[in-house]
Amino acid sequence: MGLTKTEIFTDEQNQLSTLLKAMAHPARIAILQRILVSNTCICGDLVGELGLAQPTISQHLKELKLAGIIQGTVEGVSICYCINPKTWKLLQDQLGDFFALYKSEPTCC
Amino acid sequence: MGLTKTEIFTDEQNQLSTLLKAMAHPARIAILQRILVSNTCICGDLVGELGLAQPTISQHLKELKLAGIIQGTVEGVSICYCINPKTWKLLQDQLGDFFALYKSEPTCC
DNA sequence: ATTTATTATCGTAATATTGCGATATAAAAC
DNA sequence: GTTTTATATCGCAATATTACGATAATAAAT
Repeated sequence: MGLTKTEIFTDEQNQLSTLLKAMAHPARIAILQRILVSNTCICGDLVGELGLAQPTISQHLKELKLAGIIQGTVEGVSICYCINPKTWKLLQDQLGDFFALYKSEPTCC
Repeated sequence: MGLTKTEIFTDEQNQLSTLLKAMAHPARIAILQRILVSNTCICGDLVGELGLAQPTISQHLKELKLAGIIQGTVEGVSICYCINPKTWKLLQDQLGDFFALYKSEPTCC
């Protein structure tokens, strides 16, 4: 095995877990924070700022892009990565639904 | 390799990514939804409801517990798992901070 | 004490992730 | 056309994850 049984779960459950998985790495959190803060992003900057090699960062960006969380457009020599507003809203909504299920402190344990 | 370079990142980045990682599986999303909805949870119920074997579910519960997202108390023969309010609030706050960084549609791409 | 019911752990196979050096690609600068 | 600059891809080694059968552990019920 070693592969998730996605067919057992709902599309929403699979989608949310895929998005969370894409974010579930400190480097990718850092990259997203960087993009969010500066509303623009170039991969080269990250290579200097985070302590990871260029191929590693490129790979993390690729994963975020594959999940649809960021999008990249060619900008001369470099590439401008930024948030994909559609996916970002989707994620925010799905997390909102998820957290809305919580009704304060549980009474059982 | 194959292991994350946590020492490069801030405690917050590591903590958030750890929590997200614990949630980043459709089975664990489903388990959490089930716990959130019914405010109580017994592992046995899940074995019937999700289409996964008992050891697999037990392992997923263990991971959620290890991350501090749920807590379990012995309840006779079975175990009552429920949300850990402290961690839940922490996660909610950290995600709140994270999403607060986003300033509507980006203007660059 | 033995059976029954519920959850946990062990061991293992298949697959995925992380990180990086080496190398490729692409476009601007000279 | 060659060099420079920026990013992507390949290939690999180390480690992690996913799933489950077999088995252990625990506590109530008989």
